[in-house]
Amino acid sequence: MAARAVATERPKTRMRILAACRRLFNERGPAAVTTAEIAASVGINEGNLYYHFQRKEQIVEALFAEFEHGFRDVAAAYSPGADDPRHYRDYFAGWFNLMWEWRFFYRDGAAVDRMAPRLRRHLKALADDGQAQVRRVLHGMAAAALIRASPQEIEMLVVNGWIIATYWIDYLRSRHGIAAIRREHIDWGAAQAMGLFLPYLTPRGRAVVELARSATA
Amino acid sequence: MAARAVATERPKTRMRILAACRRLFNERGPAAVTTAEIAASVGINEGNLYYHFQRKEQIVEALFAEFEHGFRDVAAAYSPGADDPRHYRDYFAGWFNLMWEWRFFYRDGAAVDRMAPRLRRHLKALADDGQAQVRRVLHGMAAAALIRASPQEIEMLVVNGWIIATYWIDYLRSRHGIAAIRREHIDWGAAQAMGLFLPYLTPRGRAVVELARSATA
DNA sequence: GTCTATAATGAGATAGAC
DNA sequence: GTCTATCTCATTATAGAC
Repeated sequence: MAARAVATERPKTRMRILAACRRLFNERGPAAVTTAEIAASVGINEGNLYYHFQRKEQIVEALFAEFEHGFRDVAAAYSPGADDPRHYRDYFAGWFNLMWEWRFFYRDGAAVDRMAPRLRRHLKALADDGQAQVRRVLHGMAAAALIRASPQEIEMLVVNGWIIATYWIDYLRSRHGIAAIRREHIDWGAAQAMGLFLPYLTPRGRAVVELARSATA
Repeated sequence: MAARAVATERPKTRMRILAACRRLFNERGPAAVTTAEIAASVGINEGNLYYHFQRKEQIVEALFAEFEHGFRDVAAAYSPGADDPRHYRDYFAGWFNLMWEWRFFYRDGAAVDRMAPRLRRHLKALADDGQAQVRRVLHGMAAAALIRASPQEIEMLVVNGWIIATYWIDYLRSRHGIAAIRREHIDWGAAQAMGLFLPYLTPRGRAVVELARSATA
């Protein structure tokens, strides 16, 4: 959300290009959007586009840098030791919001990988951090008596929860033919992921689910 | 597995093309494999390739037809009313085998969709049938006292299990950087999906998990 | 059925004027 | 920074000889 102007940088067109690409990529995936289309969408000439980004790959990399910032912000939103169910609800909602804002990275992972192979190690590092963070949060929920689960069970929940959240958007496309993702579809995914935790919730923990269900975000 | 020669059909080259494409697509995705590469891989000329398939899209469609047969075979392997844990183990292993043999359809869903849009409704119909079948199987397991779960809980398990199974391969790529999928990775996925059921298993049901773990397939 | 051309396309990318 | 014009190139696809 913040402007995030990097030092000497000030060009407005560059930002408009990135904003347009994020929108277009989220709609149809980076592989299906041509540079001509991007330029037209921004209202500039294709040559001008190549002044700002010499390779299409660089656009993807620049967008990834933004995504990375958002990712780390979401991960950092957890307060260790928290025992208010609302805190956990907000934390998980943060992940689904991020997923919504950068859904092409989730839905078109294979295409992104082919297009910008240098991102692979960054993506992996990001997933490492994010998953470690979710693991800490689940242990925190166990400590706060919101869930009752062994370390092995928590490990299973981390991985399965990660997969459900990550691929929910593509699941909607392939299973329900939903191409235009709306906010309600993301909320639906959050509820589906919650299902994983149901058998492990303590009475206090059920409050997290109830709060999430009644949230209007 | 069966020859599946369709009536008047007998050309060997066509089959070699399809076999090569299945291998290449599984390795790197249909979008990243060119017709020149396919022809070279088969050991024929590119013009000859276009004699057999006028459009690349038709190759994908022909492969999908094979996949569809395999899919329905797997779905049909369930014996209603079975209460032998081994039957359920074999049934679920069948799904993961199919996933292994046709992994590009799972991993590159978006690319397949762009390349052969006519497949969309077929894919959806297939997923409808498959999921309905898995639902029946879970109800069967409940009836056989292998799991104890309400209809709502079964519904959650069907969807979450479907997602874990479907996207396991891409998860390995994005999370662990595994590009070359091997059989052991598929077994790992099956074990991960099993984690979903753990809280719902009856003592008898645990035998399914134990059997799956000790299976060498 | 298979080959040797070669056409047709369309995408990414560059040069240089303004 | 932005534009016009052009290039390169990979890829799909076709025509026609053998």
